Amino acid sequence: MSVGVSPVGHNCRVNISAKADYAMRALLLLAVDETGKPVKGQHLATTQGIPLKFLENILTELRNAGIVASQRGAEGGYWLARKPSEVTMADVIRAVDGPLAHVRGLRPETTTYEGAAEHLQQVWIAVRASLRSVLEKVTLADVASGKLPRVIERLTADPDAWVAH
Amino acid sequence: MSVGVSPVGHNCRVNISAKADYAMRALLLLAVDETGKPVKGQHLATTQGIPLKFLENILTELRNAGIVASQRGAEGGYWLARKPSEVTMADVIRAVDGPLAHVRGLRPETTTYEGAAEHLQQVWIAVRASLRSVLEKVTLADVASGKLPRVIERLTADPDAWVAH
DNA sequence: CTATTCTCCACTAACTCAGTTGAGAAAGTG
DNA sequence: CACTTTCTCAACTGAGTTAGTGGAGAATAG
Repeated sequence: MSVGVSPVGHNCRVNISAKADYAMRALLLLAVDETGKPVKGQHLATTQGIPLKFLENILTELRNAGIVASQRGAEGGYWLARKPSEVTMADVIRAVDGPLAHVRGLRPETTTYEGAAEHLQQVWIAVRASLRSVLEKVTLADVASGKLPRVIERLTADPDAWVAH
Repeated sequence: MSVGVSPVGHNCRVNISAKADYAMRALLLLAVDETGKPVKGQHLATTQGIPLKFLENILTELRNAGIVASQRGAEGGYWLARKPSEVTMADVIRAVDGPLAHVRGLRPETTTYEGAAEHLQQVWIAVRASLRSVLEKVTLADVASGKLPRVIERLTADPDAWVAH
């Protein structure tokens, strides 16, 4: 039985989905694991408060993307298929949610605008680029250790970044 | 009758909604208008290929946000309530779609993480900050004139920004 | 008074999100 | 071998959102 935390009152433009959030949390557990043995789905689910079956769906997608590996059976479980320093957050989000950016269901580079709106596309491209400049730079190892890249430190240094506008 | 352009096949993380896209296009028309008279909804809709009634809904939200003003009647229409240089794209998106960033339905600053995931919040804050660094800097005047701020020029200078990953 | 144009409210079809259910296959244990 | 554990795969569901549509009504100009 799930707790149902999300009121989800409002729509918004960047939405980190439950899938992406859960995926990151599970992967971070795998990243810090030192047993050298596969970690069970059940353990990942309970220590991070994620519904087990939903997490299993997510882990399957991460396996298809080559981010985790798994084995069935009594000694089975999941582990990272690559080094934590070689998995970026962009990799994870793309694996579970698809492309980082869409404009009305289209990739930013395929949009076209007429007249006064002509330069809109360039802004959407910039939006995607700025997102990439964060998510493609930070790896599981970074987040697990708390030693985040310069870009992140700089963006979060301003107290304004921490308040709603 | 609407054309129904969007296949909407995939989900994604930044999704610029039809509403936000249409809002920007309509506002850009208002920004370049030089007649000094109100512009009719019908004209905005047909020159940008937007369903009229849907656009009217959007314009009402933009009016409630103080971005456009309007008048009914034969000489009625819409116009910008502020100077084009004083309306940012973040203003527009917030007016029609709500907050720029959510994590599982929560504002980034209200999320909390345990254990290995402890530093995830800081990354989400950085994601929002990087988005703001684009959308709060570019105004209707910038897009209408094609003279985009440095941030945008820099982000879109790299040819890599223009291709899907 | 009449035509025009915005305003407000209700409605809907299609889709997505966040899960749940359940049967099955692989791996190890006794 | 049987048996248990654990992952795998496909289908299904309910709530909510997105992208609209439709129509009555109110303001404005001529």
